[in-house]
Amino acid sequence: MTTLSDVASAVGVSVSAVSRVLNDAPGTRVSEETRQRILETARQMDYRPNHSARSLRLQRTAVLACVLPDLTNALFSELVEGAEDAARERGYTLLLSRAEGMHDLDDTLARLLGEGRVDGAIVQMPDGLEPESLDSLVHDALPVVFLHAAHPRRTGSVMLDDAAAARTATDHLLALGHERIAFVGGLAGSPSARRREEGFREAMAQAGHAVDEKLVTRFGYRISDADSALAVLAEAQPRPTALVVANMNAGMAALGAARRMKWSVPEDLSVVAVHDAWPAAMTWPPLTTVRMPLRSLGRAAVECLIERLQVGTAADRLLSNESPQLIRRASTSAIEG
Amino acid sequence: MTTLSDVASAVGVSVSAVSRVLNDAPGTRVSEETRQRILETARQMDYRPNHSARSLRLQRTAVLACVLPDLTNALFSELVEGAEDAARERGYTLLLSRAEGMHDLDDTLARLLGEGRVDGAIVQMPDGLEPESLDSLVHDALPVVFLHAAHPRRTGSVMLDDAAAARTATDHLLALGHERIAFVGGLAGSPSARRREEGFREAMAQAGHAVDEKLVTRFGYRISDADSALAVLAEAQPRPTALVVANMNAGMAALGAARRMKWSVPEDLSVVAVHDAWPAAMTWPPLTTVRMPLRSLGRAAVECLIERLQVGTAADRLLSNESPQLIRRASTSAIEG
DNA sequence: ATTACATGATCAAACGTTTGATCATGTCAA
DNA sequence: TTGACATGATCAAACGTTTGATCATGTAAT
Repeated sequence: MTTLSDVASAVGVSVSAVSRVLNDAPGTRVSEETRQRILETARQMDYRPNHSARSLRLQRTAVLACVLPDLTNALFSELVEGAEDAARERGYTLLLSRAEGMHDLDDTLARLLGEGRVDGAIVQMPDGLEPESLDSLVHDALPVVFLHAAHPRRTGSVMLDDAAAARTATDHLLALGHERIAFVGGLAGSPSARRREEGFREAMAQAGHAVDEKLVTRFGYRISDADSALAVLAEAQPRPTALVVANMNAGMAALGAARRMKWSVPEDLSVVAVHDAWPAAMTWPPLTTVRMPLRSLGRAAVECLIERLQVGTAADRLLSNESPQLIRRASTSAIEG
Repeated sequence: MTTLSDVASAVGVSVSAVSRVLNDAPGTRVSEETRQRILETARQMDYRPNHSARSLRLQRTAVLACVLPDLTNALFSELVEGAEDAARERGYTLLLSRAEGMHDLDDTLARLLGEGRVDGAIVQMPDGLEPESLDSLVHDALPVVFLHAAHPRRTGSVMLDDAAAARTATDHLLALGHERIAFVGGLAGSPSARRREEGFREAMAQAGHAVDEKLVTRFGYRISDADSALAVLAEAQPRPTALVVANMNAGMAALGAARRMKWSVPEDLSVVAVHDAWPAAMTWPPLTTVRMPLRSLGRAAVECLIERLQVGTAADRLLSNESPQLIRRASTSAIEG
């Protein structure tokens, strides 16, 4: 670990001179010759500023945390890439962290923000939990930006146009001639799941079809939840001919559940899910999805957070410029087709 | 941000007293009464030690990095959980990071280790790259433990019994009556892919079957690589009746490629892949796999790294107690069945 | 010849911890 | 009454940076 003073004594100059040159601080007064000597020596000695010392002095770490319920979810890949890009551009480093439950999240935020390891955090609440439930931590306006859900204290948040995505999915099925369409939703508490359900209802209403409440389930996105959902839908008379699933992973799970129930897709049942990532192309049949601008969401989250850090406050943002895009694969087909 | 001196002045006592009590340092001499007052006040004021200050003083961060080529790969989920658990138990925090290529990795390690953000790192090399290629960084014995591959400088590494896994996969196919078995491997440069190929060859030799070299491909694990591999295999005369794929994701991709070539699985072609994670159950047909002890690998990596940090040196470890386990799904069937 | 100012460089404090050294006070033994 | 020692507490330095203040020197203007 070469330090500033190592470089300084190697060059035969003061520590402050070295510091100023390396940061090229505004108003630095140093001769061109020593400047070159300093730069050259620092390079040779492979000097790197110590992060702890610097953040202690500056009272900021230039690190942002991104806390997600499950890092290995393919859906997060794009999101994280967008966030990383934006962070890098603004001179920040992105740190990834996982927090499965409420307790985990409390702990994690306390460690990250409370101990000054990061300047701010982007948080997606674990499924079924709403931002207000960690009010304890946001008590004195911690620099946290929420994904997919707004905190009542308006601490900053970014959201996708979930209603539009669900409408796109539903319209696709309607265009294929389906009328008896089921909605497989997330947990009732989830704001984004709620917005998607609304979008579904809007599309149905606009097409002039009633929504059969027996065809709306809200079990969640886990694999076993798909079994529960399809079991319920199989009871309905008559059975639905198509499904809008509120989430890609849940959509994949629904395909599995349908197969176990000998319900063949897409012949007897069309399935379309919100969100897209590569695993959707690996299922059988490949899953029709609605692609959402996750990369932009990641970028927006970082920008929102940085604004929050600099200005002290940040507006909630709804990303609605890029409209959700249907990715037609083989899990949907025309009715009676 | 409450600091030590905030607490100290609130209690009316020196900073050092507070520090000693809160860390309950060995040989601390403080009256029971003040000890209680300090603890109580610290709790009330929600004091948390500043991470930068502490690591600056202690010259260690108690943070370990885990640098992987792709965080959203489902295979890493288990690995990371094992590593996180082990880290937590030993009083460390695990930081996750992604590095796709060699350049990324260089950069990342420089930032993490060079700037003293972490005490050590667990690294899985990106596909096709071997540890020796970043010799530049391991020049003065940086605290790095490699996953799946040993560094010639013996910097510490942990590996799975890849040969055993490939043998298990191959034996399964042999038991089903297959003889003409192909091996779809990783890139030739990958040590773990090499070990799996050896395991395949051992199993074939033991069963008394010759390996047709035309049935061994080494394109890699990406989706497009599966297309290349299957195109080659389709040319072989006679065609293989079964495939051992060296990696689960590649196995899923192989299913897709086979379908595109109208090669039906498992009727005309059985497929088994090394490694298991939930997406394998979502494909059609569900993919038969060989499960490997990834959680233990994560634990072992952390333990190896900590040993390295404390003792200064660490042995390479091969995890062979838990033998690879066949997960029979629907992508393999008996020949002529 | 004095003042004024620009230039090139250093000093020193501060960020929040930890920890060896030191101090003040009281108790006990000689 | 002095010395030895235990107890409860504080002092001060250090970790590696950054940065406002200061210093020394030379040059130009009065």
